[in-house]
Order: sequence, then structure tokens, then C-alpha cells
Amino acid sequence: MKKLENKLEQNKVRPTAMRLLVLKALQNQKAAVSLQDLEMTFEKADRVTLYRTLKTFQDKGLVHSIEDGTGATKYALCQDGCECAPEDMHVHFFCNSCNDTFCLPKLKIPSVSLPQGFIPVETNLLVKGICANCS
Amino acid sequence: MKKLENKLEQNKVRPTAMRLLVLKALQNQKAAVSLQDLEMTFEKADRVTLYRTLKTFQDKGLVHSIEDGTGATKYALCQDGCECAPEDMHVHFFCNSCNDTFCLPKLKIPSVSLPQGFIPVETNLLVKGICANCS
DNA sequence: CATTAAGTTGCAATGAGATTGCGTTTTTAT
DNA sequence: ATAAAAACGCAATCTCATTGCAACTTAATG
Ligand SMILES: [Mn+2]
Ligand SMILES: [Mn+2]
Ligand SMILES: [Zn+2]
Ligand SMILES: [Zn+2]
Repeated sequence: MKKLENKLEQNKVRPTAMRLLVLKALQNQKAAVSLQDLEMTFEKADRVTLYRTLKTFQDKGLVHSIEDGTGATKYALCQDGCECAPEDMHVHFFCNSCNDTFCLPKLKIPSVSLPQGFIPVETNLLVKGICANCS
Repeated sequence: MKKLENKLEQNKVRPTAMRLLVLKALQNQKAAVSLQDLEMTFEKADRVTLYRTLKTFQDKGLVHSIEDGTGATKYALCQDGCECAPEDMHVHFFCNSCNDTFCLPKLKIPSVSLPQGFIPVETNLLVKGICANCS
């Protein structure tokens, strides 16, 4: 599969063995993963290397991170056309039952009219509840 | 000031000396405070006691907590009529310039129509940008 | 191809924030 | 006055994030 390599190179990330493995692992996920989740999908992998890999992926726009209130940052691959940049962020959903965190890329965050003087740059919307798998 | 005592008792919190001090300190804040912020407003106070005080206040509906992405949980007094319970949550604003976090109690979180099967219970909306003081 | 520079990885260590255990003190109930 | 319950203070622990540095790998250069 050269597709993985291409994806990395298109984002100006050097396709090392580790990164290819991480990218493939991320693609297999249905829900967002924490660093620890990712660590457990590999037999033998260094936490810090995975950490830095995710950081790199995020810097280069391959993944975005999600704060779901659990304390552990979750990561998910950006969809095509996913502008993780300040604008155009989508809704995230945390399931209180299975503890999975999902991207809802179809759902754009509605804009709110802030009080005088407040200038928005970035918006995060997290919904907690029961996911489709658990309901 | 018996008002502070009344407020605690109305929320079924025993008005100890420490709790009265914390409540007064919280009322003096314009922005939400972290545990460390609170700790620094006192000359001599134990972090854990403050932590447990905030926990108690939160359990009894006196304050609500805010995750603003800084890693440190922020706390703010509930306004009158503030239903921190799942529904009726308001928007929060984090200023990238002064790093203060504000409640915007006037701004209700718009409801989003989730995909089939997703059942919302609680929603959090955090806007980051420049606050009125900094703009 | 040989050499050097640049980037990546693994392992140990550190930092920040949250949370717990427990003995002591204070408050409330009998 | 005495016993029970609650709150407090201090030390210790835990989780997750982050850094330092030497070893290793890859890319660039002559
Ligand atoms: Mn997402
Ligand atoms: Mn608030
Ligand atoms: Zn679920
Ligand atoms: Zn500001």
C-alpha cells in the first residue's frame, strides 16, 4: 500500500515505518483514540514515540485532537476537507456508556453571537450522552 | 455578613470558616478560577481542603466547573437560576490573550440535531478568542 | 561511495494537575 | 458531657503530558 505513504508525503510528513503503522492504526478506528489506546494496539511501541507521532500528525493537519472531559486527549484522523484550523470545526460526541468519542463531521458548530467586545477565533462543541451503538 | 452563610445553608452546605472564605473569594472573581488560582488568593490554605471545598460546592450546585483546554479545571459560581444540571448550560469563553475564562450566562447553547441513535444528555460549548477586556 | 547534516526513535526523568488515605481537629447530635 | 459525624491538614499516590539526551536512521552533499 503506497496510499499510506502518499498521504504522509502529501502532508509533508516523512513516511517512516512507525508513522505508517500509526496511520494505518488510526484508519482502523471507528472512534477517537487516546495515546494509551494507541499504545495498546501495538505489541511493542514506545509511548513517547507515539506521542510525538501524533503531535507531528496534528501539526501537519493529518489528525486533530479532542478534549472530551475524560482527562485524556483523544485523536482522530481528519476527514478529507476537514479544516481543523480555527474555523469549520465539527461537533464531537462522548458516549457516557461505552466511553467512546466520535467525530460528527456532518455537524458544523452553530455560530453564537457573543457580547460586545468578544472576538471568537475557535469554537469547540462537545455533546455527551448515549451513542448510536449503545442506544 | 450572614448572606454568605445563608447561601451555603440554602444549598445544604455547612458554613465552616474555610467555606465562607472560599465562597467570598469566588464572589470577588470576575473570571473563573482554577484550584491554583484560588490557592494563591489565600495566604495560608491547604490545596486539598480547597479542592474538597470546590468539590462539595459543585456537588451542591453552588459552583460549576469548566474545561477550557488549559488542562486545569476552572470553577465559577452559579448564577441565580443557573441549572448546571445537564440541560440549560451556557457558553464559556476562553481568552487567548489574558488566559481568563468567562461564563456567558446569557448565551444558551444552541441545540444540535444529532445523527440517528445519538441521545444527548449534556452539551458543552467553549469559544476561544479575545475577550472584551483585551480587544 | 564516503561523509556529514538533519531528522527520528527509545529510554529515563520530570512536571502538572487531580485524587486518596488517614490521623487530628472541629462540629453536631444524644 | 459524651459519642458520632463531618471537615481539615499533611503526606503520598496516580494519571497523563512533556522534556532531555544519546543512539539510530534517513537524507543530503561532495
Ligand atoms: Mn473530530
Ligand atoms: Mn459558567
Ligand atoms: Zn456508546
Ligand atoms: Zn482577555
